[in-house]
Parts: sequence; C-alpha cells; structure tokens
Amino acid sequence: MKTETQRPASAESYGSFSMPSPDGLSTPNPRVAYYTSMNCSASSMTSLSNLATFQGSIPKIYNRSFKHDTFTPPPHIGMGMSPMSSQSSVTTPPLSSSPLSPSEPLRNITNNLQLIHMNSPLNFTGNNSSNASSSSANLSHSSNHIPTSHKSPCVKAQPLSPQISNATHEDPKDEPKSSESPSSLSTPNKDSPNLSSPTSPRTSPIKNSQFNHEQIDCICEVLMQARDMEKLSKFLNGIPASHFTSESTSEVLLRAKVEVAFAKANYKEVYNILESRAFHSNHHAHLQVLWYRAHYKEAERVRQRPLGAVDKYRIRKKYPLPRTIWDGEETIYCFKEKSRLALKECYRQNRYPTPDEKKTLSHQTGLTLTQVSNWFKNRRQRDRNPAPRPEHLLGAHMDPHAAGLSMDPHVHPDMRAMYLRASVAHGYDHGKMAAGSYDPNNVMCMGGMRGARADAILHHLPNMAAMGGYPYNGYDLQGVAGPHGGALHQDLREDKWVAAGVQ
DNA sequence: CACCTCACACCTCTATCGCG
DNA sequence: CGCGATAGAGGTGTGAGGTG
Repeated sequence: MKTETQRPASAESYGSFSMPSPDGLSTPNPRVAYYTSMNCSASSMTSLSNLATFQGSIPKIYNRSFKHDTFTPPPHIGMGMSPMSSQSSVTTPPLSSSPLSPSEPLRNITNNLQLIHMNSPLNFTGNNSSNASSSSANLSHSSNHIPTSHKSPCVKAQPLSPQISNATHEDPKDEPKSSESPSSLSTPNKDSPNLSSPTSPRTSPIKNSQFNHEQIDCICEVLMQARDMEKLSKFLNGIPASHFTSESTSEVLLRAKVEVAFAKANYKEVYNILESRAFHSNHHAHLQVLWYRAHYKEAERVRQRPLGAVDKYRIRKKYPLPRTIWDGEETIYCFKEKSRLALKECYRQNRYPTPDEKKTLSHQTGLTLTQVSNWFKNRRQRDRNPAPRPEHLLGAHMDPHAAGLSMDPHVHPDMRAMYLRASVAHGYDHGKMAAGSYDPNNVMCMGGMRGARADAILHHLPNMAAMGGYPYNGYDLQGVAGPHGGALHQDLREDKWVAAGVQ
C-alpha cells in the first residue's frame, strides 16, 4: 500500500485558484467543486453549497484536487460528458459573468431579480408585457449566462414579485425574516413601496399559481442557484398540482424537486425523479453528483460510518447512473475511451505534437490543452521508462512467449495464435494486461485483458463461445488464466466465455 | 520538456457474515 | 451448505503537480 503524502489537505489549499460559493466558503474551480461534492463525507457535507459554483477554469489543479476528494468518473459509466463540457454545465449557470468576490453570487442573483423588479411595473398576474422590452434590454447583460432554455423565460418574464427577490436575498439580517414562516414567499412585505398597487403582494398574498410556467421555472432556477433549499421547498409547495402533471412538468421543476428531495434526505424520491425521464445533458453532471451522493448518504447511514474511496467506488458500480442523466459514453480514469483513442492515434504519428495539433486534439477530445499536453508528457515518459515487462512481473498469464503458452501442449494453437495476434495488432497494452482488469461491460473478457484487448481477442476468435465447452476440444483453457489464476470459464447463462470472477 | 512523484482509480482474490 | 453482500488486501494504471 502506498503511503499518504504531504499534500494540501483539500482543494481549499489552492486559495489563489478558489472560486467563491454562495455561502462564502471557498470553492475551487468547477471541476474541483464537482469532484469535491461527489465525495464529501457525511460530516463534511454540511452544506449543499459545494455544488453551487462552477465558474472559471483552472485545469491545472483540478485533478490534484479531486484526488484528495477521491473521485473520478465511474469506470464504466462515465460522467456523461468530458471534463471540459462538464465544467460548463455542471450546474445552473451563474447569473453574472463578472468576476466574483466571495459574496458576489448571491448579490448577482438578487440584483438580477431586483433588476427585473425595477424595470417593470408590478404585475403579478403575468399579463403585463408593456415593459418587457426595457426589462429585456436591461437584463440582457446580467443574465447572459442563463441557459437558452431558461433565459428566455427570465428575460421575457413578467416582473417578479419583490417577495421573490427578497426570498433570494441572503443578507444575514434578512434571513430570519425570510424563513420565519413557511409561506414567506407569499407573505406581504409591509415595508415595501407600491402599496397602492391593487395587485401588489403587499396588499394581497401572492400565490404561486399567479406565476406562469416560465416564471416558476425562472424562480426555481434562481433559488437553485442560490442553494436556498428551504425557500425552494416552500415555493414548490405553493405551486398548484396542475404544474406537476406527468410529462408536461418542466425539467426545471423536476430538478428543483430533486434538489429539495436531496436536501431533505428523501433519496428514494431523488432516484424516482431522476429515473422518471431524460434530462438535458447540460444538467447531467450535476444530477449525476446528486445520484451518487444520495447513494453514498444512504450507505453511510446504513453502515454508520463515513465511506472510503473504495466504498464509494463500489457504490458507483452497484448503482450505475440511469440513462436519463448519462449519455452512455464510458469514461475510464477521467478520460473517455474515445478521447484516449484519438490521443493514441495522434501519438502514434507524432510524439511531439505542435501547439496547433494540441489545440485540434483538445477540440476533438473535449479535453483541455493542459490535459492533452499532460497526456503526451506522461505517455512519452512511460514509453521511455517502461514498467517491468509483464513476463517478468506476472508470468504465465501475460506473455504467451515467456509464459510458455506458445509451447504449452495443453493450450490450443488457435488460442496461442489469437493471443499473439491480439497482442501485436492492439499494441499489447502491458499496463492493462498486467492489471488483470476487465471491463464489466464487455460480454467476454479474459484475465489480464480488458476493453480493446479483450475485444480484439474476441474479434480474432469470434466463435469462442461456440467452442463447445471447457476444456475446449481437449485443450485446457486454463493456459490463458488471469493474473490471479482466474481461468476462462463459460457463463452458462449467457453462453459466453468469461474470466473467473466476472459476473 | 524530462524526470520524479503523488494519490487516487480500478481491478482481482479472498475472507467473513447473514440468510434461506 | 450454497449464495449474495460486504469488506480488506494488494496489485497496476493514470492524470497531474513539482522541479530543474
């Protein structure tokens, strides 16, 4: 086992890179926050704010930081997007693009809402559009990060209730006021102006039914952005049931419900909603975080202890992401296999890509320029200083020559030839072969191989499953046993050959 | 950029426990 | 006793940080 090393204890150690979060805590760059949020122990997850801010990009620190928080995208399920794309879509985009000080995000939210309020006459019935254009003009600069699907409702939305603005105002002085009653969102504010307005919430309680769908979406979005689950919950409670009718329910509303369910530790509801329908890929990463964190929390509750990295890894395996929040692309060690293949192909032609080539690769793979550079750096290094050959390390199961596989009379010649062809044709990835790992998604793997290697072997010996049983024609397939002695065996349920241990 | 290093991801094997 | 779930141990692979 490797020893712990002296590293910054958390992402916060990289203070100069940190980004603010709504609660004022230092939250590192988007992916750091993302990864951090995935693996906070029960004790450290006292606030949902970890998830709140995913702005800026400091690729250099992200991986180092997430390592401290023990997360990488699940091995066979991925995160649904590349690190780069996840960065920009992990969570609700900020309402302001300006550089933020620690207290900025909330101020931005409030300002945006106040802007809506200031530029439009009060109208809580959703019928007044007289000032829509001026509102739009004034809002455009500050809401330019609102996703298209939500920007329109916000920009075009009828003026929002000042109560909503108040509800999102996080000034500590206002906090007791905003949370003093479950109906704070609809409680008239006696101190506010415009008392004469016949429709003013100050003279008549505002019910959420007075908002149209777009306004409700917008408000939910803002409250989610503010991480104000209490107010979001209250707001959702005030929404008429008609807004939650089956498939017509807006995605924003469902996401809001997920957030609230998670905050209330109602994890079953989280799962149900997340599985109920497909969500836009822009929100996959964040919803994936919730999915896993809910399972972590449940496991922690059952086991009465914080989960370790391996525990979480096993939980990710046990509870794979539903396709409603995952695009299906596999990710191994952070990078998608597709990206890695592109890198390998480029490396095969040129070990030292030019900056332009790196840019192209970056664009092609969705990785950052730094990640591309790092990949080439690591690849060159590992080619220069290859690990001990597997034949020295591992013996019989790895290298057919050294292992005597090619000489073993008990091993079928087809198997030996297949092994050799696969090794040559597919670059003989010593690492993965040595790891004895397998891809659980592959229908058949062999000990010491996975992914492309196992696929390659399948390709070379497509009718393996039809061999007729074990041993094959009198030849002992134990000759291609896995690194830990796991032999190939036939999965009778699937009529396929699998390595020992593969379910 | 090379080199060294870290800290985790990922995997297999094995042991233990509870249940039917 | 078999089976499934869980967990520990121990191994390699990988992306990234630090240094010169």
